[in-house]
Amino acid sequence: MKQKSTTPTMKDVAREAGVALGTVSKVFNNIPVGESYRQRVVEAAGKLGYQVNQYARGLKTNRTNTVALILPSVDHPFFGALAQQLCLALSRRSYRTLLYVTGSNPEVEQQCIRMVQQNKADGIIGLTYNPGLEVDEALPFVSIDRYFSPGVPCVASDNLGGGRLAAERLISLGCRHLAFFRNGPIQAGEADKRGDGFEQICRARGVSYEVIRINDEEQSLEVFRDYLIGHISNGKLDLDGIFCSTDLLALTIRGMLEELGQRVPEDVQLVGFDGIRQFGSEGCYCSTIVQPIAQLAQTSVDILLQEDRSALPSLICLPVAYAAGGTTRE
Amino acid sequence: MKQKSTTPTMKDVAREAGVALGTVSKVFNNIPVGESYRQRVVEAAGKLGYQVNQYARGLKTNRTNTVALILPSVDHPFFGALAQQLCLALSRRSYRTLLYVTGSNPEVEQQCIRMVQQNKADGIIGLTYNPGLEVDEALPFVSIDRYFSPGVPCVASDNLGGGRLAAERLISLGCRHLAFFRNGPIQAGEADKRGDGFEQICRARGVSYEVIRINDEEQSLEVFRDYLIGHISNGKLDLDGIFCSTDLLALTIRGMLEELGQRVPEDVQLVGFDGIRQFGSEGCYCSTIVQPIAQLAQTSVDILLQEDRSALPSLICLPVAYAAGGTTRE
DNA sequence: AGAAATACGTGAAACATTTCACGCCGAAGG
DNA sequence: CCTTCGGCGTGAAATGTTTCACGTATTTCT
Repeated sequence: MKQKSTTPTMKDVAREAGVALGTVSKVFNNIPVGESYRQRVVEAAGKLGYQVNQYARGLKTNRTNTVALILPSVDHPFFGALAQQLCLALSRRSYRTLLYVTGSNPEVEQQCIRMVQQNKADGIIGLTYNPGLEVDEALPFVSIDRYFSPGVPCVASDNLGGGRLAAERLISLGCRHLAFFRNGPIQAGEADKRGDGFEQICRARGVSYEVIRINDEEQSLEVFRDYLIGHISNGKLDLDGIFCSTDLLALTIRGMLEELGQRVPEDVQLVGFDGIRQFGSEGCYCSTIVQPIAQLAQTSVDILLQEDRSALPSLICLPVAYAAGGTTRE
Repeated sequence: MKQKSTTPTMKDVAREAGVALGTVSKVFNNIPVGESYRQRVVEAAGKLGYQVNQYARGLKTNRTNTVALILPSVDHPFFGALAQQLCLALSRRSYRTLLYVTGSNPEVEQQCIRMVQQNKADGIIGLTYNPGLEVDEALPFVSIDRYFSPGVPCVASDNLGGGRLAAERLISLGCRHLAFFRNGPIQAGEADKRGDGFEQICRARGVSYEVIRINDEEQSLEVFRDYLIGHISNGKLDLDGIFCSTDLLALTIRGMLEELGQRVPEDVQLVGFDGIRQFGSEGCYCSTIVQPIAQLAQTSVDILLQEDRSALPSLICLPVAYAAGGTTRE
């Protein structure tokens, strides 16, 4: 007995169903075909356990139903949530997700792009801060939170508006001595605008503020601790509101303040940015500017997979919202 | 002028270099070939910007250098960190990562497996709690934290040992009235053994304990709040140590306790499980049993890609460690 | 009822690679 | 110097699809 050990192919299905090869192909591509034929094919395929070979298909069509995701990390709660929403949005459109984690290393990022070209993904959604990254204009690319050039669509939260919102909120809650704490080095991303928006409002309202940022890798969080200590006299902090560039930073600062004997939000109010809420614990919340993660993902996918590639937007800003979370008085 | 708009193929490289097709193939597969030939091929390929077409290659070889990751989510800090380590471990071995997020939905999980079969990934690393999941014995599969059957290797943390460690620690810190708080419904995973280990030690040491768990979806966290309230009399809690099945749960419980006027760790000590430390804030830490995430990932990858598939281990337990984090008195 | 038009199933060609039997050339042995 | 053997480059076959020109059968119009 001649045992067919190999997985069944279209040819086998065609033989089993007594139809032509092309007919089987049409059935699996949803191309109209006589009902009786369709039925016989479906039946034969089921009987043989036939599965389309995506690699043969990809070879012919040059389309792979795969999108590559290039992210700095997925263990950061914001990136993790974003990756998840992107993956779900893609699967809703029957696309698979190829994941690349770069650690924000420029070489790794560039190599990922090369690998994607080679692997012939249908497109890339990238969150990269590498200023010199070369993207292939032929390969559909959507950048999140980072503007490249008019030819490369960028989807971002309204960081400027978010910064303004934070300042407005703190001021309307009675703060008159503000500070902006900025984590990480200066990057090419849109996220830098958070501080710009914050400063705009402070100036417009005539409220005093200072900007503290970490530039160097070595400085670490001590910069903020030192700053805070320098602003405490007689056990009293001469700041009453701090806007942090990130929720994670806000939580860290909250811990620092409590160590330094300052009460949050009684003595000083804190607003973060991102809207990470899956921590579960009340103690891990902070008042924040919430990024619309699901919308960011959905929009990125929609733009990437848009049929008409002639009229792509170059920048899409999605609205953010303020959410109280225990580090403000309200 | 005849413009070649298509991407270059091996045939083009062969023509450019003046060698045969097979020779070009050998060069790109690291099959020994005369040095002069190799050089001409490399040069021609560089000149034409040739990239191997992975889909044609996959068609011939049935190998794709791709591994599928099936996870409940990546926005959970533990799963996110695991996904990241897996992705990095795979890329170290020149494998790509195909990401599937299931939300622990059994249908989605099963469909992912079907899709993977169709997409001909070289293997699957899965974290699924679906008891009825059918895995294809032909397709290499490694399960994390969930034992299927002797034929399916499972990599897990030493959950039993972790539970024991937690109990020992709490007892040696002076606790005499313990409780185990268990989040989520009963699942097929190895994680259930955390409670078993905890109970073993409590019984062996003759320390009283209770087990509280959420079975129903609807019950939610109120179960724990109600339990705690029921155990407070005259403002004093008659428990002095709680082991939570998860760090996230521990942080939630910590918040609840503080709301209820109990001090952590002065009045009651708390130990979690997982070892999530990237939250940044002190307030978001808890004492915990740390899972070796990077090792879990590396081990899973090593087993999945092991050449000799005849002698696969059926269960590998990796050691956990206790780490203090502010919710215990030490 | 006959001819033209329409609808639709057919199967060969093409996609870019890997593999392998073949044959060429040079080296080694007698 | 002739023969044999081994090493290595060669190119055709094969992989499983999709596509498209083709031909057959059925329908429709007069």
